[in-house]
Amino acid sequence: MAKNNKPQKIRATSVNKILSAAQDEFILQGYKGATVQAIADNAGMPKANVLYYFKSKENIYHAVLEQTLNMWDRGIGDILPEDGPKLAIEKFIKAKITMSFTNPKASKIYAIEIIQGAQHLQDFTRSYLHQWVEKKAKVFQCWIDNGEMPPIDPISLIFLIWSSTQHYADFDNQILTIMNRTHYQEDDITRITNFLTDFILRGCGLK
Amino acid sequence: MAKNNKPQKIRATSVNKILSAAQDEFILQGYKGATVQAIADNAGMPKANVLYYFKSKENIYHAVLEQTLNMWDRGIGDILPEDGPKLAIEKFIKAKITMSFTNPKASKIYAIEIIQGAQHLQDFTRSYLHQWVEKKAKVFQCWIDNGEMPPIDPISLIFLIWSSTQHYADFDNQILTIMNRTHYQEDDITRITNFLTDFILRGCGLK
DNA sequence: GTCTATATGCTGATAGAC
DNA sequence: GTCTATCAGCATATAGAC
Repeated sequence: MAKNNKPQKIRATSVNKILSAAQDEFILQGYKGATVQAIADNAGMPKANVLYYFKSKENIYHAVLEQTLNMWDRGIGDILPEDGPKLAIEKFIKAKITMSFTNPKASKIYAIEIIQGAQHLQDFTRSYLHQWVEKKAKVFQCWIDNGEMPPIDPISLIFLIWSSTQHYADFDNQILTIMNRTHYQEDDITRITNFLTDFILRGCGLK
Repeated sequence: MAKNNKPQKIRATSVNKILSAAQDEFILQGYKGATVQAIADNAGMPKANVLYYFKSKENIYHAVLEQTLNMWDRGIGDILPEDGPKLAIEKFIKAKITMSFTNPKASKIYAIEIIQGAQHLQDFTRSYLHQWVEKKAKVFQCWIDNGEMPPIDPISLIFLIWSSTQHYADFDNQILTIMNRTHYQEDDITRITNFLTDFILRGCGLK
């Protein structure tokens, strides 16, 4: 039992259990469909405790979203001018794929939010994401102007890399069914990484 | 007023209004979050009428899904052996993009269903979709064996084409925000079609 | 911190007048 | 076919004993 743990420790443990359970419920049932009772059951504690730590269901959801965006931020990788186009694209693809396979749930929560109109995170796309894409597009444009890569529309390229990598997280159910599997294996991850890296570099005329 | 129309006509009109309103609601609010009242309001009729045509909310949802899958089926295009790899891929990309831009709502309903675990359409991926991919992968394999195209993993290629085209429907909110727009324009559609076609053919080593 | 009991509001669905 | 009134059930959230 955790009776003699520091209060802070109990709180942190409970909060993590709740957030993990809530993430699962929000993915499977949607915001409205997820009930505080179900979250509490999955977290292994009474409903009242859940509402003690987060005073409302909406607060729980916001906490899950915040966690997701932090993950997104850490996992998105970066596109550095000094890397040059080939290495930068390789790194970017690898970062996105790693995130898709290590934390598919974050990708799903994010995808559902955007598809449903980004009702809870308009600020994020409106400012942060917009700036991120603009900044990175400029890096690509420099490489193109310097003749380091052929003239590929940077924004379309970024969208293609996002979509083709995130697909393996968001649609894992469909992909696994089609491939007659229950889970991804280590093999799959390296195979898919190699495929996408080769394919996209070739598409960019860098191979 | 529609008083002297044939009964069949009234029914068909009402059913269509309901399905259209329901599609919007299910996308924005999810299955549980969508209320029969809201669907009725959007369809411009009393709640009781909605439940007169579809005896339950679940029936409405199934009708929306069925409509979506029919759209998917008609819009997926085909990959014909006689077309050869280059033309077949061009046609396939064009079909998927056309569907993404003419009916983004169908793509979204489908995406949410799959992301949430395909709870309402397991049969579809388990049998139909599985067979479709397997059949088309064999066509690609033939072309590869005949030396008509380089050895590109067909299944990974199909996933890449699906994801990169559907992305423009499912994530339209994000994309439009990043591009500082409110709607796609004709320009965008041809530009994106050209980009993806060129890029993917080059990725396949066919250009 | 934990848990039981309950207030309050909204939902899907039905009955029945018109 | 259309619409009003209403029921029964379940959800969030809170109050208060332990």
